[in-house]
Amino acid sequence: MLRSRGMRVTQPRLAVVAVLERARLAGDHLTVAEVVERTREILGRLSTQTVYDCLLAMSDAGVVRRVDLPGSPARFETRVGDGHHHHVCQQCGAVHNVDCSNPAADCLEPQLPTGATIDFTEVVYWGLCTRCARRA
Amino acid sequence: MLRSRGMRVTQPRLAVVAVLERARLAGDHLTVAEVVERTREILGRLSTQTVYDCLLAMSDAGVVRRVDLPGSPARFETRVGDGHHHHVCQQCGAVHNVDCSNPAADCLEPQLPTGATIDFTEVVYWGLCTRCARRA
DNA sequence: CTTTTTGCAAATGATTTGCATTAAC
DNA sequence: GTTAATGCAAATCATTTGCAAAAAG
Repeated sequence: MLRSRGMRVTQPRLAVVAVLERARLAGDHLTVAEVVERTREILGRLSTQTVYDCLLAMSDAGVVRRVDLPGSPARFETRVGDGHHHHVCQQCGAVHNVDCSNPAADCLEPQLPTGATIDFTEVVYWGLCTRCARRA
Repeated sequence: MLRSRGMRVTQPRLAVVAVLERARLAGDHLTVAEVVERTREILGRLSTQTVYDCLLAMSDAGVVRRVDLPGSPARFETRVGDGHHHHVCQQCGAVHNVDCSNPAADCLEPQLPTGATIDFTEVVYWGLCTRCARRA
């Protein structure tokens, strides 16, 4: 996965990918701090900056996707290329994946400035997660 | 506009609103630093923290809308309540308003977790602005 | 005259940068 | 052996916090 993209295969990179893959199964979107924490459980020692480097390199290579949500540091996930969106709980901050029947978001019929182009569309749904909605 | 929302009317607040209203006509989305700069042209002296305070208070009161876009500090605009979206140029970073025929984004048919709710939807279109697209 | 807002300083927190050391190829 | 990745320290940038002084109602 890394080598095929012309990236050197290093212990930190392998471990970071492993951590993100494991989080993917749980539906988690990890912050850099969380990735550092979990990767250290695998490797022992590891610098925060190396994790930044890994995530940056892998974002550029399209191996991971960076998700920026206001109010929290950047999060990373290995689900890439499927154009899925995110639901953020306004109460507890939980982030969940949202699949769309119409992932292109073309149905929104955006009235763009003449000549402007769209590469991709990011949609964030703000509301309450299952748990917080139940309590409200 | 401020008093009707139970907010005290102060010189800094009036000036900040004036700056944002002027920017609105030009379609600009100003960062805090830009608001500070332009408000100082009106008031002379003004602290950065006061502008933060003003913008926070007005965001809470629903007078202004805060727009968070990855890669740049928070931006503010007085267009609120109309659920419009934004187009961000990947080349030059320019932000433009995008009206939608279907502003609710309901047509996306999001597959939410059971019981989760949506308060509002934010859509960001990433691509090239008119000028950058022409040059490409 | 009471409460909110302002201004200043300092703290915080995420992220970036520079450079020597180390590891991958 | 070259080149790229790592580790560490320091810098940067946006934003928040605490508190005394000033202004609004």
